[in-house]
Amino acid sequence: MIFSSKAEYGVRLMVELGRQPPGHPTSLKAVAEAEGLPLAYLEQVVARLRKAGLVMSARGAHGGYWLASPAEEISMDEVVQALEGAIAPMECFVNEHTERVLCSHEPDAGRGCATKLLWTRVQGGIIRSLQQTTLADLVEFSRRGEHTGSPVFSRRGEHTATAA
Amino acid sequence: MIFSSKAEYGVRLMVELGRQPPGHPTSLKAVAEAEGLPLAYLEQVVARLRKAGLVMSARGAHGGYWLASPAEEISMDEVVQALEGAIAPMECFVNEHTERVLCSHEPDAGRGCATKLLWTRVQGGIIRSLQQTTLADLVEFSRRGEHTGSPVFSRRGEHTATAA
DNA sequence: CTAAATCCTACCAGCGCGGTCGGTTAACCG
DNA sequence: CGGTTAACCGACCGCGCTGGTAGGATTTAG
Repeated sequence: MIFSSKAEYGVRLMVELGRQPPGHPTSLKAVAEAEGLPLAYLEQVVARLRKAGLVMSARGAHGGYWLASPAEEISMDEVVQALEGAIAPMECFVNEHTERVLCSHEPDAGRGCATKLLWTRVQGGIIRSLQQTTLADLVEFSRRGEHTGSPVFSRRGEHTATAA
Repeated sequence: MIFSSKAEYGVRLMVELGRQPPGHPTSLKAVAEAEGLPLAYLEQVVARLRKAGLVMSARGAHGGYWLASPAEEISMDEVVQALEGAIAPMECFVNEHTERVLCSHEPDAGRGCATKLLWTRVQGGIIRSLQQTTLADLVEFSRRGEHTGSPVFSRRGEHTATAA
């Protein structure tokens, strides 16, 4: 699996918050029951979203969480990044290396990793997909859930410039 | 990390085979030494590639492995698939579901997983990236690196330009 | 004050990953 | 033939991460 359940739960949480009318907070308990997820674990998940500034919170009775921005302005790139950490296809990619990565197995002979070319393309593909989807897309999708599976796929023109 | 080191090692192995002149097999030992990888582990990795029909083998003295097809005809999609199994962003995606996935946490209320829309897009992004890259691309990339005699990443990670 | 909620830290079982080991079979070479 | 090389196979194993729990401390509405 590419993404862990942190991402799954976190995205669901965000969608759930996006479905709520603005103005009052939603408690984690309500979300946990609606989605059938363990409350205690959700706490850890939402903490990441909060630290990333994607949701805001109020403590105490009648407290809860709400989106820090309108769903239209939240790219799923930010959400997944907050939940999973940096999108890195491979070890070499973890930190924003300035230059000269040397991914441990790299031979000190002339050439560098040829694989890096591949992982770079894949990383680009993933990030583009995430950036092109907003939370509002998912909220809308969840609203007309019981309809026939309409072709919701690439709503932004076409396959973009993914280098054919 | 999105891909395990199986993918890393396997892709390197394929590149190494692609660099060899055709006609005679290359032993795993040679590959292991060239790339600095554990031989015993490489055996497991190459077994997957063989079972997928991407490489062929000859046993006995002077045996070894070679590409089953010309590098130009091998899409990295096939390679990664053979090494990592199906490209599935999430549990729900593991098997070729006809319809109605019901990913365990899916609420039996009206709507289906909104997250599925997201994971589908991501999966598409990954697979497209992989399909658009052939083994020959990587082989050529690795050759460019050694001809100049200088590191491949000479221009501040600008190699993404070659990716497009 | 009390209940409801966020917040925080520590802890734990299971499992997949990366890797090793020992052995068997097959082919070439002298 | 007999030795050597190298593919093939399956069992095993430590470690770290994932998914999840436990228990408490803090904040706030009523």
